[in-house]
Amino acid sequence: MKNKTIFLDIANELHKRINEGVYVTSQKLPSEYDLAEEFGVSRLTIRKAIDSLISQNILVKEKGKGTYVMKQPKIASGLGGLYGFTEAAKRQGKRSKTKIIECTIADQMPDKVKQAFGKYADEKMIHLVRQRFLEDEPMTVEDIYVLQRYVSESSIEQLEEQSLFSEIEKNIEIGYSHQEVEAILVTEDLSRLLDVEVGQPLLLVHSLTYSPSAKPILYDTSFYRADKYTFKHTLQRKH
Amino acid sequence: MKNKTIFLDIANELHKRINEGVYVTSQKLPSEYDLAEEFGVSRLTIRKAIDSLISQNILVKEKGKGTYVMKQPKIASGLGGLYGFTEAAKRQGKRSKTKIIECTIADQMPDKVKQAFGKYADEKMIHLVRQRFLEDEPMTVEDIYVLQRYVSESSIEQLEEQSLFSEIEKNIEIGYSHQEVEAILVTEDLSRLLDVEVGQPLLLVHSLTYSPSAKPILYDTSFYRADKYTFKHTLQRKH
DNA sequence: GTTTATTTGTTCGTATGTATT
DNA sequence: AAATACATACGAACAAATAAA
Repeated sequence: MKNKTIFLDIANELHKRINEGVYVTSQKLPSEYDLAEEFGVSRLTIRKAIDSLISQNILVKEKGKGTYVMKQPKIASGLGGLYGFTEAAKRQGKRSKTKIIECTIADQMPDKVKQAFGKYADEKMIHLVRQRFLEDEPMTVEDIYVLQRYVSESSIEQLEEQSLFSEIEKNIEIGYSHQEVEAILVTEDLSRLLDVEVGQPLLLVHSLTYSPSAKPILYDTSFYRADKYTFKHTLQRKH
Repeated sequence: MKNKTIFLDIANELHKRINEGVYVTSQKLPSEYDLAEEFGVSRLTIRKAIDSLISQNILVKEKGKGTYVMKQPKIASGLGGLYGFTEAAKRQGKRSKTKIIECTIADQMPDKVKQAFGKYADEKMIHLVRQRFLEDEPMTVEDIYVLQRYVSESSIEQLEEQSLFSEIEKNIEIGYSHQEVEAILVTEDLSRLLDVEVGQPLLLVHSLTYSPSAKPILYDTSFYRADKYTFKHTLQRKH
């Protein structure tokens, strides 16, 4: 499974080495010159590979010193990157299950969603409400609006089994996602769907997912059980 | 205020033009070749300038077509990076205030903190509890353990006025921070400090802040009013 | 304390590939 | 089919920060 581009091949190889423990946390990587020689490419190509890993918070560089493996947060729950529920579950070796509560062509949608999609708001969209289970426990309820053009007919039928992200990526590459996390109290409806007592807190996450060229793909409003889920991420200091 | 680097100068100039309306939303910019000629630099330099604006979600590129100005509603608030409370407030043009509740040499600390600092856990640490106000409203309560070596004596006295981050950065550069966000219910103690009724939800954020070379600097457990605060961030899709 | 070697940061020029129009 | 525009890649050089001699 080779990429067309050398620098991505190298980024993958470096990433593999990090996961395999060849390069350990906080360890210095070989210098850019050494890596260039080892892979038989120019230094700029190595730099692009490293840049790609830095943007994924896997490496850190320090001018005059070297490139280091970033200390990774322990993965317990939560998302260590942009993954769908199914993918995140698989990475933790857990069984996930999905129950579709609603799946219709959206004839209208909240203003917040319309605003998010901008000029694409008039296109046909699928409104999807799903209940997600981890090890047979209800974990989250998703309310998703996704542009129909990115989801084929056959995909829709498989949404109880397949990852929505992987279905979408058959049609368009997923680039990034703006997320907003807040804390709310569980409502009556959600109390039933998530098996949580009224009065307990929930994590509410709004997210708008884009292609690499900033085309909006889907708007997701998800409710997570606060007792089972936390969100992990890494912020970079900007200077 | 000139930068040392050409590509940042150019990025700033392009950004200025966008703000001034020279390049309008959704308009195509001159090609990389044309810009290179105009600024009298190589195409690579233009690409670096454009990359920098893309990482700030200001521009978008499409292969074979061109570079476009991204439509920018850009809602206020939220963290576009790793900032302390004081800095984030300043960026929003709001008044912040700080009340120190505790400031001692820590003789013991929670296991979670010890574990986070690893081999540095035996060094002297300062335990700091602060109440933070925005426009005179209590917003968050912080519980911080910071390695004493990174905070000078004089700094400690100024913690009601100065940003902790900027004090620390006189001694060591801040690199990045692993954060974990969860939702909890307000306790009696916090109810008073945050002026929130019992039974309401709070955002609880644990964060461990590192130097660029992955040395742990401080461990922060912060409680945020859910009605006043949300967390915004951007996740990149990994391939 | 100064010099030297190492390592990342920036920039140039050039060439070729790939997607769009 | 041709022109345009971004994507990738190479080689080379010098600057700037760091660490070691």
